[in-house]
Amino acid sequence: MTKHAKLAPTGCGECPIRYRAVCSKCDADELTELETIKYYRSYEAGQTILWAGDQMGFVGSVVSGVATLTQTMEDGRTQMVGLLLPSDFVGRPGRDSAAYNVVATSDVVMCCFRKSPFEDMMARTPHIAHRLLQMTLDELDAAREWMLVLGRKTAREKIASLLSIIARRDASLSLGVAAGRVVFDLPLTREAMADYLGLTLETVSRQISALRKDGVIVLDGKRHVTVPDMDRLMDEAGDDNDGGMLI
Amino acid sequence: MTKHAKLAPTGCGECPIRYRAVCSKCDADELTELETIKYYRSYEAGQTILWAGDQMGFVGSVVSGVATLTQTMEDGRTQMVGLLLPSDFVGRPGRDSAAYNVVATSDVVMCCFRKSPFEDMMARTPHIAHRLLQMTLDELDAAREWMLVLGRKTAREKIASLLSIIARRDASLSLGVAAGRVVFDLPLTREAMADYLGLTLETVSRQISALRKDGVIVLDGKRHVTVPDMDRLMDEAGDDNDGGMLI
DNA sequence: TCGAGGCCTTGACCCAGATCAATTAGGACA
DNA sequence: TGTCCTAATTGATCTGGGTCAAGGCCTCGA
Repeated sequence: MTKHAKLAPTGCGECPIRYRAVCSKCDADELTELETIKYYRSYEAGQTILWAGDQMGFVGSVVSGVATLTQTMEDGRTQMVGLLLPSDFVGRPGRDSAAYNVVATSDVVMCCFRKSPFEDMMARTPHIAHRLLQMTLDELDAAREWMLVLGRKTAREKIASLLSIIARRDASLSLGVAAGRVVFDLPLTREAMADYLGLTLETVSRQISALRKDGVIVLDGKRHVTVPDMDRLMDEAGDDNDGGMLI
Repeated sequence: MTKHAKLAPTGCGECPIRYRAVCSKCDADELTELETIKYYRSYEAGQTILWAGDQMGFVGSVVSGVATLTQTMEDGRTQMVGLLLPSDFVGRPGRDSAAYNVVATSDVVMCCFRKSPFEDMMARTPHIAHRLLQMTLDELDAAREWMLVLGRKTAREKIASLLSIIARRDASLSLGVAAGRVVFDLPLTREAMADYLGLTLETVSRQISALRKDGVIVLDGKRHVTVPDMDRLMDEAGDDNDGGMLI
């Protein structure tokens, strides 16, 4: 149960998501107030952070790791509806039960705020409310792009789309970029990718193999991916490739 | 070009969406200020309100009629990513070009606010910012439910889901409800439904016929629908039918 | 060193929904 | 009353991705 838990940041000053999370616009006083209602919490890979329908006593931000938001039908069909990366926000002010399952895909550290003090503070603090609006609008855009992927793309295009989303994100965090070449690790199992894309895991596996055979990606093991030519990958994804800049 | 345009409301006092739109929490003074930057505009059925990529000088609310938000790939595949009903908000503060095509599906009246004065006012007026956050969170929830439909439901379930969304909305506006019986007009062509659901129009047509043959719906003409048993329809949609109340 | 259990890959076959192609229904207008 | 036009239906056929099944390849623990 308790492995060596990743160290949580000790305060907002050293926080890795200080300038991207809900609190990014807060001034020193506001941060001080936030510190009084916040606490850190760690989850291991595979652990469920919240079950749909649960009462939730907190809202919060992902500090490190990756989590997923999923929806399930009675017969077990499941669809991922959100991919939570560091700085992403969990929970909805004004709602007290979780709408989706939230599952840690890797080890995750969350910065949690007790719900009702946070709501009070948000009502008084436009910096927080405004940033949350921005983030929610960004999520809505992402959800809409994803709807095009789910509704209209072929299996191969779906995989290429997912890879290019992950590649672009990692590139924006300035990991392995060099002359159009991008290197990253997949943070998802084949099954999770299938749930993301509305496919079966077999189809995911086949299409990844096909992209590898065609030289669009290079695999080292099952998770480590090199994209030799980002433009080629974007082409495969079927996206308007009109020079959408990294970042 | 100019048929007899539907009369726009003359002021916020008589506005049919006064208590549901972005302005719903505004007090009298705030409304007075809004009136100085707003104007009405009408569009005919079929007309494009905004093209993706266009500069947009306004944001605004749908007052009456139905419009769609769609995304298109170079080869013409299109996916609807939003269905705009009266009181829904169009445009994103802080962004100056449209991200999607916005098309009037029926005759539409919009209440438009000049963009930069609206942004200024929003920065000063928590009532507006807060309501916009609420509405955006609702849209995000709707988008996520839609993702489950697109990714994991069968064609028949997709159609049933769409019908029950429309039926529930109309029921909440208290049109023809009586003892589980709901009556409404489809605001979309078969093609628009296909774009909503990630299907072809032929499949839409076939599945509607199938639901009719099976007695799940009764059709009068091509657009007028009666649902004899709402629970039955919800079953067909594959949704958790644990008493989700109308509204 | 071996076995167990996850994860992943690959093959063979099948079917829901796409595609291609008529045909019909319902207005609008002359 | 016919004729044109667009939306919708229906049929025949094809195919991308699902389903079922059999291994392969790790890592971990004994």
